[in-house]
Amino acid sequence: MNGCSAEDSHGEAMWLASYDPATFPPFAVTVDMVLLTVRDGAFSVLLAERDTHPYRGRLSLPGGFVRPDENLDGAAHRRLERETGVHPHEAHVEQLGAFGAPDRDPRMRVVSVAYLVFAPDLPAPLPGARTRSVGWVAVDDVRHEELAFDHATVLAAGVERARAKLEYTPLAAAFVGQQFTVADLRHVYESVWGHPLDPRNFHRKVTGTPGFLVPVGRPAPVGPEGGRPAALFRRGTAVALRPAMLRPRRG
Amino acid sequence: MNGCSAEDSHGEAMWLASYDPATFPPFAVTVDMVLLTVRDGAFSVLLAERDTHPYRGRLSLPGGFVRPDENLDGAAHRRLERETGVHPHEAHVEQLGAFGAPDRDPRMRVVSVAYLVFAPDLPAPLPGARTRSVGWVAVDDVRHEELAFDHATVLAAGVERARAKLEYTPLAAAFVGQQFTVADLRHVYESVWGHPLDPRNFHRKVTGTPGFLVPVGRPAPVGPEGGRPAALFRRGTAVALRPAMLRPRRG
DNA sequence: CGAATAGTGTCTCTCAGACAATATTGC
DNA sequence: GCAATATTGTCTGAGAGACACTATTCG
Repeated sequence: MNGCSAEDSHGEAMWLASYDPATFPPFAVTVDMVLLTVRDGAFSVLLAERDTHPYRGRLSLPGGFVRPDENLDGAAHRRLERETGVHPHEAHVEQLGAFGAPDRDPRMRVVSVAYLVFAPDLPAPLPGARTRSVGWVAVDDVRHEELAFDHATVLAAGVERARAKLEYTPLAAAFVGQQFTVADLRHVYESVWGHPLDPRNFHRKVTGTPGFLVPVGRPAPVGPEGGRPAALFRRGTAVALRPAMLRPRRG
Repeated sequence: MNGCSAEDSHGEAMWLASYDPATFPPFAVTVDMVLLTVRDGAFSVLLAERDTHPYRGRLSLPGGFVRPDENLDGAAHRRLERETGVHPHEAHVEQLGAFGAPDRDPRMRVVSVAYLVFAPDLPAPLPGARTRSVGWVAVDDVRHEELAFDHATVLAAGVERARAKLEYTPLAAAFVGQQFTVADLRHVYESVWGHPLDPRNFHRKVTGTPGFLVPVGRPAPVGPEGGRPAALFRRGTAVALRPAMLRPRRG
């Protein structure tokens, strides 16, 4: 808004004038959620099948209208809880950006504020009262041309942001549970980046970064196929990784 | 948007129903510009004085309504050109994020999509037909509590993003002209970060990063207070700095 | 020549990447 | 013991930060 004089000097009469595009054109505002997790070693996104026009039968990111009295983050948190049952403080939620091409929704002018969520592996998506969830789909298996609206663009932005964030933040820990092993964390990196990492160098790096991991006094969990039990950690308080954990170079 | 069935299954009748908040609440959508440059060694932002209610007389980021037929980037580009006369391809323009607290504008429900612009030093802001521009203000001199709306929050986000982007992208070059010296570029980093950098290490770093700088065959420009003339460069094609140019650690 | 700025070389320390070696479990 | 995984240690090369030194201009 704002900073503009000729267009916005109408005061309260504005609501009544809102059908005149010369004064202030009305938009619908929605949130779309790029909900990411690592499931069975696959970096995955939550998609829903649309059961109404437009794009009926196509897959879409879960989303919905922002209510008149809630802020954008609030709408995202409400959606997150409704779609997955995850409380917002159990996951990492951040705004991804706004998408608002004039033709992105054939029915009306919509600006969608996309949110990016990193969640630990979840039992199963809630069959929402209103959305027919198809659940988690591996990011590499998503057929972008089959997504509704501009959700292919939104998803691509979210996936790239997630991959970048693992490099310079400790947010990989948002994909695992409260307590986890170094191997759990490494599997997150490997799944998200699609690259194997050296377990030994990885171990040295993450345990040597102050504030990334906090050892849990508790002894060791069991190994699935044998092997020495691993130590348990929980998330530390660091918000940035200095120096960064760089992705293996392409090629 | 979308992914929502019960709320959005209205089809074309929706426009006519838009006054009923239970179906889809209408929002005003605006763009706000965080226009940054380096002027006389000071990292500066373009601010305008508001001459209408609300926040009359307070400073604000330049901005305005998004038109019904333009996309968000288009609105930002239009604003940029109108406020500064800068053509969008002469500057770096990226979306910063959406801000939409219910009470951010007392007149109506507004979602603002903020844009971040890095521009070379400009002669002077255009005295816009509609905005009373006060022009460039050093970021360190901005009194955040005197900004209109939530623009203190928006500005802080833009400044921090700019500081971070200098680390891992070659975008510092967006703050200088087509041709520039290594010292010009160093002054950008020093002004934005507020830290002196070692000229010798800086030179080695930027000239050694492939794709950052392209030497211009042209000889050397003159020196203002003597000294050996510097070589001229133009921007290269790199989009990321690997490894990053890290900010000096705090402390 | 002296002042000022541009640019190169050198040294040290940190850290990433490769990979050997050791530790601890289940079978 | 053997297989499997966890964890530590060692070596090497890239690169950052500190800073001496050379190069080129103006006055």
